[in-house]
Amino acid sequence: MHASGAAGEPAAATTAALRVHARLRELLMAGMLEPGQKVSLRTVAGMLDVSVQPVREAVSRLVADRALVVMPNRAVRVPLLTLAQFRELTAIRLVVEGYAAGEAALRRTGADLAAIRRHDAAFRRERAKARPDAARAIAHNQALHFTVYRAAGIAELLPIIEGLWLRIGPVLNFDLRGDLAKLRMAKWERCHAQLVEAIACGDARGARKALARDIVGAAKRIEARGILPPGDHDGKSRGNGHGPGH
Amino acid sequence: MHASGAAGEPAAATTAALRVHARLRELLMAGMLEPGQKVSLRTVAGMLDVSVQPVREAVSRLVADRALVVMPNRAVRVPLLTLAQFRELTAIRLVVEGYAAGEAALRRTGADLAAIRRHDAAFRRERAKARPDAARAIAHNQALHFTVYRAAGIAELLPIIEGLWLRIGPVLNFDLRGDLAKLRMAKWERCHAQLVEAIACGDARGARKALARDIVGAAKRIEARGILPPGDHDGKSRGNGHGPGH
DNA sequence: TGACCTCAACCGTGATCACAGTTTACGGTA
DNA sequence: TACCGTAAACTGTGATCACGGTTGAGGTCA
Repeated sequence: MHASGAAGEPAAATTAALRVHARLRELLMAGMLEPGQKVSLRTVAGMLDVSVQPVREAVSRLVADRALVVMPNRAVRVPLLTLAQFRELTAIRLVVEGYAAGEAALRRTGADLAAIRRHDAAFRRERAKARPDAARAIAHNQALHFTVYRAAGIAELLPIIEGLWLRIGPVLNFDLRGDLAKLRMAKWERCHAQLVEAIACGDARGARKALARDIVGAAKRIEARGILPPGDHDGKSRGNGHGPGH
Repeated sequence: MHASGAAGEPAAATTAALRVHARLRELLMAGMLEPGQKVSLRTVAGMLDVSVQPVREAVSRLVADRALVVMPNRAVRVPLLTLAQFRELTAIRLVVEGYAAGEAALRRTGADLAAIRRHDAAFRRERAKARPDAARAIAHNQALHFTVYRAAGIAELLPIIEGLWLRIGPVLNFDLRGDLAKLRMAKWERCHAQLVEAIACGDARGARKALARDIVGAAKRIEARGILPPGDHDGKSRGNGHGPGH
C-alpha cells in the first residue's frame, strides 16, 4: 500500500480496486476505449500506479457485467458488439429506459425537474459551440439521461441501466468522438426537448415515446456507419455461459 | 495449482475462479444461503478447496452484481433486501420478464414449446408428490422460467434476468425451503398453465399477464411473511455507489 | 455482579512470486 | 526474398505472505 497518493490527494478511503473499477467504467461509458482494444492487466496497473491485484478485481467485475470480454486465449478486450447484439440491446433499452422515463414523468419532484432542465441546457450549450468538446457533450448527455432515470424513484433500476450503457457506450460514444458532425444533428435537440416537456407535464407515455425516438435515432446513426460486424448470432445462443442449465 | 482434481475429475478446462463463481451463484439462486449470512473468503476457500484468490474474484463479481454486499466493516454478507427494494425488484421483473414472456409467445419454436411443457410437467409432478423435494421443485420452476425467457430469442436479456433472480432468489427460495406448505398453493399451477397456454397460442399479452400473476403471487407470499425489514429507502438513493455522477 | 480492558484470532486488501500458455520478434535456412 | 523454428517477452491465473482493522472472548478490577 506504499504506492498510493502520488498526486498528494487524500486518496483512498475506498479500496484501490474500486478506484480502478470506477476509472475503467468511466473510460468505457465515455467511449474512450476503442471496441476491440486489448486491455492488459499489467499495463493498466502501470498506468494507474497499482499492482495487478486491484486491476484483476476491477476487470473481473467488468467481465462479469460483460463490459469487457475474455477471449478464448484468455486475453481481455473491449467487446466488439455484433449488429444482432446491438439491436437486442437497443430493444431492451427501449423497454427498460422507457419504463424509467415513464415513471419519472409520474414521480419526479420539482428538484428533479430543475436538475433535468439544467443538464438539458448544458448539453444544448455545448452542442451549439463553434468547436464543441465531445467528452463534455457526452458527459452532459449522460447526466441528463441518468437524472431522468434517477427521478423515476426506482433505485434498483439504475444499476441495470448502467449495465446497458456500459455495453453500448463504447460503440455509441467512440463513434461519436470520431465524427463530431453527428453531434450537430437536429434530432438530439428535438427528442430531448420533447422528453423534458413530457416529464414536466407528467405525461408518462409522451416521455417514453420521446426517449424511444432518442434511442432509436442514436441506434440508426450507428447502424448507418456500418461498422458493426454482421453477427452470426441468432439470439438464442447462451447469454453469458454460466446461467441456469436445463 | 496443486490443489485441484482431488476427486480425480477431468476438472478445470475453466478457471478455479469461474467454478467458485458458478457454485456461489447456484447456492444463491436456489436459496441455500440465508439472507444476512456472513460469507468469509477463507471459509469459502476452505470449503471449495482452493486458495482465497479465486474466491476473491468470484465474490467480487457477485458484489458487482449486488448478489452479495460488503458491509461498511468490509465484511461480505448475503444481502437482506428491504421491503422497498423487494417491491422495486418485483416491479422491474414485471417489466423485463414480462417483455421476455411476450416475445417468447411470438417467437418460440416448436422445440422451445416442447421444452417448456416438459419443465412445466416436471414441476407439477414434483409438487404433487407426498413429500416434495424443495430443491428439485425450485430447480424445475427455474428451468421452466428460463426456458421461456430463452425462447424470446433475445440473448442479451438473459443475463439481466439472471441478475434479477440472483437478487430475489435468496429471499424467495430460502423462504420456500423453510415452508414447504407454500409449495402446495394452487396459484402456481394455474399461472403456469395459463403461461404455457398463451405461449402455445402466440398470445403475447396473455403470456405477459399470466407471468405477472405468477410474479405478483410469489411476491405477496413473501410480503405476507413479514420478514423483510421495513426499509428506510425512498427509492431515490444511489443505486450502487459508483454510477455516473452530477 | 457488572463494566472495562487486553490480547488473540480472524477479516479483507495489496503486493509479489511462480507457473503455464500464448504471442511476437528475430535470426537462420532454403 | 520468402519461410520457418526458436527464444524472449508478455499474458492471465493461483498461491502465499504481510499489513492494518475489526471482532469477540477471557480476565481483571471496581
